[in-house]
Amino acid sequence: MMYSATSHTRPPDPLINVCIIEDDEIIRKGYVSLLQADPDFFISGDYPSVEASLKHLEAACPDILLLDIQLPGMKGVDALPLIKKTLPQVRIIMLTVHENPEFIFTALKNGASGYLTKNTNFSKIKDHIKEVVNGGGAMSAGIALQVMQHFQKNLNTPLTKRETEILERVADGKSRSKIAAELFIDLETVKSHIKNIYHKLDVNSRDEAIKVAREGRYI
Amino acid sequence: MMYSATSHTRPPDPLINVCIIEDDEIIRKGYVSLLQADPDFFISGDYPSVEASLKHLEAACPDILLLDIQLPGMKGVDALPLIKKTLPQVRIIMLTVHENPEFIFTALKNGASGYLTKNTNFSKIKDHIKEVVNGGGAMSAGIALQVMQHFQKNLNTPLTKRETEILERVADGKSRSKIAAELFIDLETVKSHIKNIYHKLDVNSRDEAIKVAREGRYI
DNA sequence: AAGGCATCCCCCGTTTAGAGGGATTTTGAC
DNA sequence: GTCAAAATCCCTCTAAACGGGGGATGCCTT
Repeated sequence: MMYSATSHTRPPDPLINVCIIEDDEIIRKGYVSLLQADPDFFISGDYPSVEASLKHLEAACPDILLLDIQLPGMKGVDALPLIKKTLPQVRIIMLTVHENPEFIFTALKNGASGYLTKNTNFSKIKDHIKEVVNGGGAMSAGIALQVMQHFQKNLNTPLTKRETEILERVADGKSRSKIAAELFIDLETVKSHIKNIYHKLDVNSRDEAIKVAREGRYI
Repeated sequence: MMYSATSHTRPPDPLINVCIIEDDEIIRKGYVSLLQADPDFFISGDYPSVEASLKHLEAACPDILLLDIQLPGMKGVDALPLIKKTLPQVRIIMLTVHENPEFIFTALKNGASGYLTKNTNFSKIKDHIKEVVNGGGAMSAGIALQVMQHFQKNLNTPLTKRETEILERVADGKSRSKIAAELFIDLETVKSHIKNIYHKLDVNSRDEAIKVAREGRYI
């Protein structure tokens, strides 16, 4: 009723079927009652652990699963592929207190549709859920920042444009002769560039160069 | 000259200094008047092109720059590194009508702090700007989805767990002997695995395997 | 019992990698 | 216009890595 822009592609059944897996009962029941207070949502189940949910999830068949990262027993990130296998249509939104980059990227790799910090205010959580139902993705600002920084290149690279170009190809597993062919330059030129790259990065092998360059975001 | 107080310390002055580069005058003036109507924002400049903005941007010294992707003359994505060089503290939010993946990732690489589609409703744009000012990132749901899909692995990989593990290391430029050492297995075992990987992916070199595996999101 | 998986063992010839020493020509900034 | 940096190319050398071929062995799961 507030934002018509977020609700165009879901005419038949307005109810959004949500399940929640969260070990802290206070928080879990908080989500349940707050979502139940909204006529757009229907809570088909809430569980304190992945193990406890498995038997019931298939019957509940939720559109959205709110999944805590930090769980006793099976962790939320590990549960992701498992749940997606039995319920391929379910869209999973991870909930977390931490913004641990490792968890974030593991969750994204395993097919999470959203990643929200628990301090996100509640009306925004509802907005995010609706966006995910409509085929979008959901990310808290802090998560979005980390994801963006993951892409961000270092503009103060010690490498020249050409060197960067070559190292990127080295990092794609390409041989020196293949790189030479791609860039229309001589094999010897590629060798020279790689030599200079190694000196600048103070390494003496491909994988070390890749590692250093990735850590410094030169590539 | 008058609002130079906004340049360094954020807390004392609650005003968020915003500049806008957008060629469509209707849209641009729309943003200006809507943001000016909010006491949290101060518009220090609005320009129809990057070229037109360059002389004034340094004096305006905005906290936030709203930057259109599709511009006459220099494109928004190409302007990013240029602007960040002269104004390193400015946080740039890209505005776009399209959700072209190429633009998205180029913008992120070049250091955008946000990426919003123009159909984002206006109160949300303001929220997003505030989140960016507070050190977060901003992404529309459609953009977030694409970013997430970029990470997503294919769960139907033809490769076994071990093969995937090995190919990931191959894709990091590591030699067979290094991989063997890392996984505490024999060099011959690694060779066998790589042979099997090549057969499964129907390739016969490292870089082809990496390419095919990346395209299929097996790694 | 069968099949996939992971592990290990040889053979072979070819290519590449890395390190050392150079030279030349564009290019860009001042 | 000058000067340095960047990009291009050249040569030799050894050791290592690569790709392809043929196998074998246990270990699970079905």
